[in-house]
Amino acid sequence: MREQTYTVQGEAVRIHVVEHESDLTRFKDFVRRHLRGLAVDSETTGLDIYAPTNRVRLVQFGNKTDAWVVPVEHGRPFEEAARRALLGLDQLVIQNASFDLAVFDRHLGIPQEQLWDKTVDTQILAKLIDPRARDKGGIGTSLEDLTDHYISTEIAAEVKGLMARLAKEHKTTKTKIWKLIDLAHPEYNLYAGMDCILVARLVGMLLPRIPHSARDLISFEHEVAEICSSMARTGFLVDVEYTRALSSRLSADEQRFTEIARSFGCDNVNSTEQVADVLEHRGVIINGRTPSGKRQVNSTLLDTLVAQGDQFAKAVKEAKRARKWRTTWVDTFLREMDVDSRCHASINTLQARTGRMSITGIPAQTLPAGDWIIRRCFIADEGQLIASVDYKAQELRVLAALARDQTMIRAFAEGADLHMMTARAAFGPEANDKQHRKIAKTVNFGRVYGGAAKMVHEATGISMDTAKSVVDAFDRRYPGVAAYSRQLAKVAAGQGYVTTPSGRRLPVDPSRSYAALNYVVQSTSRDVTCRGLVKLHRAGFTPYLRLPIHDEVVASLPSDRANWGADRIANLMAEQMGPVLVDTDPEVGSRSWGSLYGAEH
DNA sequence: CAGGTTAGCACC
DNA sequence: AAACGGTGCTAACCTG
Repeated sequence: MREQTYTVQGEAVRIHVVEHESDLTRFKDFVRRHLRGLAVDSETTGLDIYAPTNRVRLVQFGNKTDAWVVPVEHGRPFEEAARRALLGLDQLVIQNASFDLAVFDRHLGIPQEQLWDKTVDTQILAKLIDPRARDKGGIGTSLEDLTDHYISTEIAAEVKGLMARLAKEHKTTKTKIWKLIDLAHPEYNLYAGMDCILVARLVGMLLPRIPHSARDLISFEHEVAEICSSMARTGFLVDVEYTRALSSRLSADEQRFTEIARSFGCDNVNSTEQVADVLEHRGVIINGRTPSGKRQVNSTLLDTLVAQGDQFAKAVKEAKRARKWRTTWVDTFLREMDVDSRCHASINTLQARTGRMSITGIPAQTLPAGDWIIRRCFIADEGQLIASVDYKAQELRVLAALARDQTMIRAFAEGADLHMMTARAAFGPEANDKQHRKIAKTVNFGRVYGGAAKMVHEATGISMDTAKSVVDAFDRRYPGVAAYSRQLAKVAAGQGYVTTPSGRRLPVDPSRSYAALNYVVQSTSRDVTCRGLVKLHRAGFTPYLRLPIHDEVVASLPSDRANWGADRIANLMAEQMGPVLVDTDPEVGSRSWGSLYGAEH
């Protein structure tokens, strides 16, 4: 038994480090005296909790003044004491609970479902107060940021620097120190114990600061986090044979095109500088400049050259593409998958300032949509088929409902082609060719993003004058949208934030109040998808869900009931928003995800 | 040389 | 009057 003391907000706090089995008696006494709730944290060998070598090392429990550090790595009795404490407590307060509950599930055998109901996640609370990261002008939502803002700048800096310093002392990196550090190292134990003490202090400060409008979101967001944690735990099955073959094929492609680029005098196709040098040497005039003033060589330029038959530009494009696809996706899947060939995404349910999710591990939100070869890596479970249900034009329907724009509402009710409708408003009743529709589509989405004529001009290549008239036509055709945008911008400029129908408060930079419309539309769309997830969860579909991707849910469904399941999922997800039905579209493929994008199986 | 920044590109 | 919203990942490059 060892006791370390420290001072927080002028108050002495104690870290009790369990050393021997006999120390557990006092630990259990502490837990018994605080059954109503404690802050909890864990330390593992690394963030890759599904890797075969990953282990949990410490589990910590604490209140505002005392933390107990339990060295579960030392074996059974310690592990058992931590397990009993987790199961016995009435409430757990955890910073980023998704991680620790996954650790307890995987390493201590406590199903997440048993703990989520009694968990309060301080990160969720913090995001309902200010969803922005620190570098985006907000308070930030990491424990370090929250400590800095609500408790003490010094302690935040000290705790942050602590593990970095230990890493340096051990001549290793910040990612590797977690498994190398001695379990009883006093500073490591201080770091571990302080987490709980800080979290225990934060929860009481965060709760009263949550806007009244957002109070119902507290339980909602905890449920969304639970559902996504469950999906992450299930993981997505990888077709290993296909994925390995694809990796080799991409390697070969990269090598072939790299050789061609080299024959033109370019050693490194990934160096924009080198590529620019070779292009200029070949007589290409590069007009574009990056924000820092360097010559810009992007896909627009390269595509133009490829269209003119430039073999060097083609080689650069192909070599870069093959490498990116292999390293960003294919090899990541092979590296990240567990012993059962499953990849576990990490889903941050409240990542963006609008509340949008982010998915890492499987970078599901950025997989190529125009080609099936990457998605073909993921397959349904044995005896199952891949299904996908997405919302039809989700953001535009949400916009129509929020802005109460009568033209848009009618268009969706009648099943009209909204892009065509904008095209006719801009180019007259005879507008019907693909080009007009494409321009109209750009304007429809662009206006939601806050873009103006310049954006349309740059994105479509039409003249600035035509772009202006198309944008004007949009604003005249959908007067409700223009009025709603003005109203939101005014509110944002006045109070610095807007509030969504769900009660979420979204800060808006005063110099960019035009962005308020997009924030509300994007955030409300996200809420629609998440309400859909909650309905699916309550109907028992969670074990079949694989990934949520913005306006879409991907599932693996038993073959004999796949069509029934996809229809049921679609019905549950669809939501009536006032006069607008935010409708859904079910799709059932074959075994692989790629089958929904044109792959054969 | 770890860690941060920039540029490019993948998505909704 | 004009204003393109939100992400993640890799490689190259820069810095302390």
